Amino acid sequence: MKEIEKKLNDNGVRPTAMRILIYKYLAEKDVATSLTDIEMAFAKADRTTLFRTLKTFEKQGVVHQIDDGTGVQKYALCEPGCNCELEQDLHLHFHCNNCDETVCLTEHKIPHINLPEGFVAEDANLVLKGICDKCSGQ
Amino acid sequence: MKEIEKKLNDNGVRPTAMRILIYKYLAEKDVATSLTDIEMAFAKADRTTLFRTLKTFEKQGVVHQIDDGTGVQKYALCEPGCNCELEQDLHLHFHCNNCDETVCLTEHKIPHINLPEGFVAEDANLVLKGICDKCSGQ
DNA sequence: CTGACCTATGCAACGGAAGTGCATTTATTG
DNA sequence: CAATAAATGCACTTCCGTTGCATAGGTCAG
Ligand SMILES: [Mn+2]
Ligand SMILES: [Mn+2]
Ligand SMILES: [Zn+2]
Ligand SMILES: [Zn+2]
Repeated sequence: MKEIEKKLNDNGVRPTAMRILIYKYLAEKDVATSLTDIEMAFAKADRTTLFRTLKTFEKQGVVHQIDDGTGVQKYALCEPGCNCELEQDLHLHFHCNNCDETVCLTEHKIPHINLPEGFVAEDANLVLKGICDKCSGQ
Repeated sequence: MKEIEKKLNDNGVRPTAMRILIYKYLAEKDVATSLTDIEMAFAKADRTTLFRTLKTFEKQGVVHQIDDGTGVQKYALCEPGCNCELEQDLHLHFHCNNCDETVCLTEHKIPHINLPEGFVAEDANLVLKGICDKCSGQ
């Protein structure tokens, strides 16, 4: 518990009760999480607070946002080494068409792409879709 | 004009007046187009008709949908050789942070990625973001 | 301790975009 | 021409992200 408080403090986020709970919730999940997911897990908390908590976490580099193509924004905790605030940690994401979950594949970086003359890339998003390990296993 | 009618017919889309206009509009643009874009270009047409036209085009392989991370669905005509209906034509897309336009880089295919054991990829989406050729040119 | 102050939270409402149900018009075909 | 099918138009809904403003709660100077 104290580690979470420290982690948040280190990232310039005041460790309120709610924020610690949300952090804990995200830490226990191994899949990307939407605002609605959190809303259902903390039914008595206000949606706006949860929304703003995620935005604060994002700005302070506690979580990174994931666009998996479902049209719903998702979030996941940043890895210890990751420095999203400065430059994107360009790992890829996998969305399962079966269980509908999205996971970070933090070990798999997005390969460098040679662009035509005049194009300058600053950021990249790569999402693979298919069947995840849990769903293909059985 | 007759070519458009033929093209639509070949793809199993009845060439109504509206559909031909929309096709022409898409053909004249070299950037991905949203429903709202089309709505503004054809102010007197109903949004639902435009929406369903795009969906019909998509299903019949006339256009492909593009998710560029802006949260707005975009569409672009498929290349002559492309066969989106069967399998995705996995070219990448570039979104300009300056002019806010998204373009198809049809020559640039998404590289193959080695996934961890158990993951089976069926589809992929790669979007690069930065400054496009038109915006970096000056 | 106390008041001033800043931040976090809660409540309400807004806006954009995707999508659906149903009535009506337009095209097709026997 | 009549019967049928397809396309269009209108109204309405839902979902999600977002903002404005009022209140509660924690922090700190005096
Ligand atoms: Mn991730
Ligand atoms: Mn494209
Ligand atoms: Zn799965
Ligand atoms: Zn540009």
